[in-house]
This record gives sequence, structure tokens and C-alpha cells, in this order.
Amino acid sequence: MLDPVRLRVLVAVARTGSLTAAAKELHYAQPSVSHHLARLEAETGAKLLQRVGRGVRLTDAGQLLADRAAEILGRLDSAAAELEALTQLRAGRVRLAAFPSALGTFVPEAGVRLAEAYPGVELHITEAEPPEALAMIRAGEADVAVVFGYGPGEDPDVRIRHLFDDPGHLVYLDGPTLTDHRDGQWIAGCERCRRHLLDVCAKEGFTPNITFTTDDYVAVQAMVAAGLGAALLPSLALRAHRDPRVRTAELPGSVRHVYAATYGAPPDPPATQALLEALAKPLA
Amino acid sequence: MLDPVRLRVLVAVARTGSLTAAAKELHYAQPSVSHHLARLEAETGAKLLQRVGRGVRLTDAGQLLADRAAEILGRLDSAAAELEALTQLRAGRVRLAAFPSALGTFVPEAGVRLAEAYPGVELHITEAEPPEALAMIRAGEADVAVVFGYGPGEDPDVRIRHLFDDPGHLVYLDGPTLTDHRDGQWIAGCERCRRHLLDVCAKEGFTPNITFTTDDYVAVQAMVAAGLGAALLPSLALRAHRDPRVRTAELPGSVRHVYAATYGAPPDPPATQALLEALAKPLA
DNA sequence: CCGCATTACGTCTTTCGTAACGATG
DNA sequence: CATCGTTACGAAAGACGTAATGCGG
Repeated sequence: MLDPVRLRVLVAVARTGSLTAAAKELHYAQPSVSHHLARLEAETGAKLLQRVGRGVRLTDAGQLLADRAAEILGRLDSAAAELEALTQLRAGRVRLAAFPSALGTFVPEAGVRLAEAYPGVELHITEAEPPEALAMIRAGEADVAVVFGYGPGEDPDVRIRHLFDDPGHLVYLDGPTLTDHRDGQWIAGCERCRRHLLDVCAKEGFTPNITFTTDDYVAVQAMVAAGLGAALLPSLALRAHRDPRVRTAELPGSVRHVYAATYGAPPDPPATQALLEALAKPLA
Repeated sequence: MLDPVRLRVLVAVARTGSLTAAAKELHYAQPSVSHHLARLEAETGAKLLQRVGRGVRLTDAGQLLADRAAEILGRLDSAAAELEALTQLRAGRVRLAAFPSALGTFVPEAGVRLAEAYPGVELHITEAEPPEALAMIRAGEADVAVVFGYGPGEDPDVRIRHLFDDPGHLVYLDGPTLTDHRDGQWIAGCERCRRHLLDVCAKEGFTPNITFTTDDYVAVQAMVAAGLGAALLPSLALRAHRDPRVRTAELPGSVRHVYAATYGAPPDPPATQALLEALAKPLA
């Protein structure tokens, strides 16, 4: 049987004229698109694509299938929409727990996307650092948690999936590299970033002298601006708030992985799926 | 996205009114059908079925989705058919190697099914015992081999899948159980069945006295009829040829697994797929 | 060389089967 | 108690990513 996933890939390639562009549109890696098409050709026994310099062109057979596929996929989607309407599925509630700089950056964007796509879904947002957010998930007090510092496999009942990577930045007044501050004072951005800071500095062969500690990334920047030391902040924190008096430099080896966590076996309830979808999209 | 496999299951259930019947129609195990429907309900968030005594009934939502699904699946199938027509895919050649009693029983049935569904496909048939048949597969001299005595994992390049189980039968003039013949003479049905015979008799605590050996199941039955001893034959051999003078009794613990083998990585070429499909159907 | 596509390979998820259990007439 | 459906679990296949390898302009 024709696989609609492969058909969606074919349609995307037909529209864009390139595997790379299709991959971007579908949030796939390039090789995945290539593989899908190769399999589709093998399964159907028909040559669907023809390489032409850079990019590819659809053969007649490929164009025919792409046309039929576009209609079929449309009907599939509209059947899903009809079912949703019948069961009022676009209504519902999702409770999200997320850490502060997420709330200051991509969570509002995701909220907008969610409201556009699922107008009936209520979104409840709670601020919580990762350990508390996961506790809320386990306790059933939240449906989705946006966290960092925890990966898949923490708990068999909690499903954790990767959202994106958040590079670390050095925040300073003078001296754009870590070693410029090896003998200076440091402000630990937050409890969890402290661990991260220690690791990064250890790689450079020194232990930072941490003289101030606060979870508040606004305060951290104010302290740096006041000359109290340097700090390490994730890029999300800088996107949420940027003190004009400080300077920043990305630290190549330093990334924080941001994840979305849910509770229970797949599949997630539809409202939860909708929120996860909205959270994943800003990655594009 | 709605998964067409699940939709096909839903449609089958809608038609038959029962999970068990749908499973039979789709060649699935019962629990697989149950699981597909459970997942479909969870993914869509809609109750689609309602248990009513024995059997199930579709809810309004389930009926709606089943109706839409039937149309979508029809279009999927017809897109595939259109593509096949365009690329003349229903033409082609498949070379089958199979052991004798298979040729005398279900292979002709499969040939008929193949000719009905794919009129343009030429089927070439060769008689070969399993080792030779597999050698032909590896040498590229056959596309599909019907074998027994070999299972999946024999060779990484040869894909072997289960077709059905073929129960063993005791062939005799007098004495319908194995132990009736513990001190009598035996005719080994064929080289490979000899191993099988030894195993079965060992379980009963004796070693059969094998006085005649032949691969030919017609000859075996003639010898039994002549009073030369008892024999063990697979049911396929008895279906292919039944000597009216002998009596037979199924041996509960004795089954021969029949497999289809192909060469190379999946997916198989369309003509090969078509033959495999035709071979699998008689199972129903 | 650079961009686009393919191949190779590893991890995680899903599917489907068998077996055991539960419910219903 | 017989039958239909569900739950539990294990084995095989598939999807998708990263890394490494063609290949055309």
C-alpha cells in the first residue's frame, strides 16, 4: 500500500523542486527525504525522479503520483478535521510548565501558533525550574514540561523529547574569552548552569571563583554590568532580556539541550499533541 | 496524521461488525486489530467503538471516519493502479522454485490468483528441493523459492518469511499411532523428513527401523499400501496425491514450516511482491 | 571547492505475533 | 464454558538522525 508519509515527501519535492528544500519544509534531515523517495520508487517499481544538474525533476509518473497524492492527503487531513469537529476536539486544556527564559522567548510564540491552529484549546502556563516541572508532570499537575538538564530515559513513564539546542554565551564587560576571566570573579547564572560553568572552565584548566549566585538572568546581567564579574548565560536568557551595558560572546563548546516532557504512554492526548507541535515548529 | 493501516482496520471492522472477523479478513491476529483501534482512538481522541455484548458497534464518529476512510483508501488504491498502468507494472516475469508437493497443491492456486490480479505477469516454475531452491535464489536464477527446513536468518541476503505450517501425518495400513509401529519397518518420506521422523519417534522413546528411502511421495504411499511398512508424510504430499489403499492419521506434535524466500534488501520488485501476495492468500 | 544528493550506520520507535487474562452471554 | 476482546511482552522491521562519500557546476 502507498505510504502517505512518503507521498507527503513526494508532494513537497514536487512543490519545491529540491530534496533539500522539501526536507526543510517537512522538518526532516536531507537523507531522510532521499531515503523516503528511494523506497517509494522501489516499492512502486516506477522511476519518479530524474536528477538534473543540481536539484531533481519529476518524471511523468512522479508528477501523476504527486497530483493524486496531493488530493488524497487533502482528504486525509479533512477527514481528520471533520472528526475533530464532530468530537469538539479542538477544545480542551493543556497545562504547560516551563523555565523562566523559555517563558520569555519561544513559549509565547508557541502559544500564538497553538491559538491559531486550535482556537478552542486553553493554555495554562506555570513557571517552574526543570526539577519542579518534572515533578508536576509526574504528579499530573501539568501536561507538558519544557526543561533542560534532563534527557530521555530519566523515568520510564515520562517521555522526554528533544526540542532544540541552546548555545551558551559568556557575558562580560571586558575580555571575550573564558581564560580572560580565569582569575576574576564569576556570577553563577543559576544552580544548574553552575554545573555547566564548572565543566566548561575545567576544560580550560581552571576553577571559577564564584562570588555571587542568582537564578535571575536579569539580575545576572545587572551584576555583570556593575562590574561584579563575568557570567555564563544560555542564549535564551539573552533573547529574553538583554542589558545594553554588557557584551556577550558565544562559547562554541557549550550547549544546553532543551526538551519537552510528557507523562504516560504514547500517543499523547490531542490537545497535548497540538501544544508539542506548536513548540517544535519554532525550530524550523 | 491519520494512518491508512489503522483506517483499513476500521473499515474492515465496520463491514464485518467484529474484530475477530476483521482480523481474519486482513490476515492479522486478533490482538493486532484490537491494538490498532485502541491507538486510533487515542490518536484522534475520539471514541470510535462501543462494545455491545459480543462484537462491537461503531459510534457516530466511528461511522463517519469509516465512511471517509473507505473513500480515501479507494483513492489510494486507484492511484497505485494508475501508476502501475502508466509504467506497465503489471507486466514482468517472476521465477519460482518450489518443492514437488507444493507444486502439486497450493502453487497452482497461487498461479491462478496471480494471473487474475496481474494478467501481464509471466510465471516461470521450477521444481527444486529446498537446498537447490535456495541455491537458485542466491545465484539469481529464481526470484522466489518455496522451501521448508530453513527459517529466517539463514543468510543475511536471503529473506525468508513464514507462509504456513504443514502438519505431519502417519501413513499406515494398520495401527494409527506411532507406537503401533515401534518394532515395524519404516519408509523415510524424504531426506529432510527423515530427520523429522527420527525426532518424533525419539519423543516416543524408540528409533525407527528405516528399510526404504525415497523422495517420491507417490512411491512412499505405494510401498505402504504394499505392506512394506509405515511412513511419515506432510499433509501437502497427501493433498497432492492420495493412495486410496492407505490410511492416515495426523500427528499432533509434528509440523513442517513452509517459507517463501527472496533475495536482496526490501522492498521486493513489484512482480515478486505480487507472487508473494498470491502465495500468502491461500492461508486465509 | 560548494552545494546537492546518496550511502552507511546507529538508536529509538512501532508493529505484529504469542500467551495469558477478563468479560459476557 | 465458549467466545470475543484486552493486556502484556518479546522479536523483527522501519524511521530518522549524524557522519562520511559521490558528483555535477
